[in-house]
Amino acid sequence: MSLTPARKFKSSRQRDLILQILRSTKSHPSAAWIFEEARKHLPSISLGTVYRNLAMLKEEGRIRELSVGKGIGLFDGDLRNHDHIRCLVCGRVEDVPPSAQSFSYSQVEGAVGYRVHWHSLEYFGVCPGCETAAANE
Amino acid sequence: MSLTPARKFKSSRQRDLILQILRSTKSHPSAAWIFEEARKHLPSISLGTVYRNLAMLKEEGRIRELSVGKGIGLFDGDLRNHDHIRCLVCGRVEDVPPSAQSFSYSQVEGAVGYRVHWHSLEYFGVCPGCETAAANE
DNA sequence: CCATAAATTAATAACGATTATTATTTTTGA
DNA sequence: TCAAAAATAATAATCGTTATTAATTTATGG
Ligand SMILES: [Mn+2]
Ligand SMILES: [Mn+2]
Ligand SMILES: [Zn+2]
Ligand SMILES: [Zn+2]
Repeated sequence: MSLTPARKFKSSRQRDLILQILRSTKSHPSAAWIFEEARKHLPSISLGTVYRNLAMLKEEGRIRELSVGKGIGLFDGDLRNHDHIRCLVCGRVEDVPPSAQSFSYSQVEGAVGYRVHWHSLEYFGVCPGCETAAANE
Repeated sequence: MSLTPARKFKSSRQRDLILQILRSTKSHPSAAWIFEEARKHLPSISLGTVYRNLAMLKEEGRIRELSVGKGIGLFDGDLRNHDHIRCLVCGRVEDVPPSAQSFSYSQVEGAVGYRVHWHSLEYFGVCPGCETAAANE
């Protein structure tokens, strides 16, 4: 999965807190949101520390960063295999059960010559709330 | 596909050129790269104009913007249905023939309640060049 | 054609998310 | 307990992108 040999990190109160926050939500928060949550418990924490620790946790494979869209970075504490859908109107991101069919990496490898490590499947649509709002407009 | 009613744009030399540049490459260039190409033909063009026209062309559905990764915006003049793969080492993006399997939007809609409009499938791996370089290191 | 209104442009400033810098504090392990 | 290494808070810097505005270009219809 990772392309570089493992690094060993010193533990820190800040990183433990960030991981706990990410694990305790079903949403896919941004660094700014995590920062606001974190300072409720560690008022002196800084935004730079949040970014740095998110990168470390990602490197350790303890969290994931979504590759949905081109906007701000969104993080996911749920390591189970699943896909995502984003609402084109309000931007909300939700989990989607992983697609049943298996992806043929070897077929892709044969077609393009790359060694395939993983894939990302994202859906784009309109959430129930925005669908209703559009109907009532 | 689009969620807002069509707008009508006045034509412009700049937008025609940008579209031509995008159609004449098999790569997936950034706004900055397109800007450099464009100023070879229209030396007075500005980067802001490139960004604005890329947004317009996207809105018209005459080009696509990749949703690969969270980095800078990459554009694609090829409207045919296809997927993409990105090299985890050098960042190169290439086309992948569309996956044979059909995605069941109705199944996703049933699971999450969203109305699904489209999806994006991206692979991540290592390109032949980087694979060779790693072997020789 | 020409006049007029509307859209587009070039130049540049502003913005926002992220990363880098640095002096200080915390962690680790001998 | 102590010194080296790593992490932190504060803050500056970076970078891709968007907004602003006066000047230019385009559409159109008389
Ligand atoms: Mn998720
Ligand atoms: Mn493509
Ligand atoms: Zn919505
Ligand atoms: Zn490569």
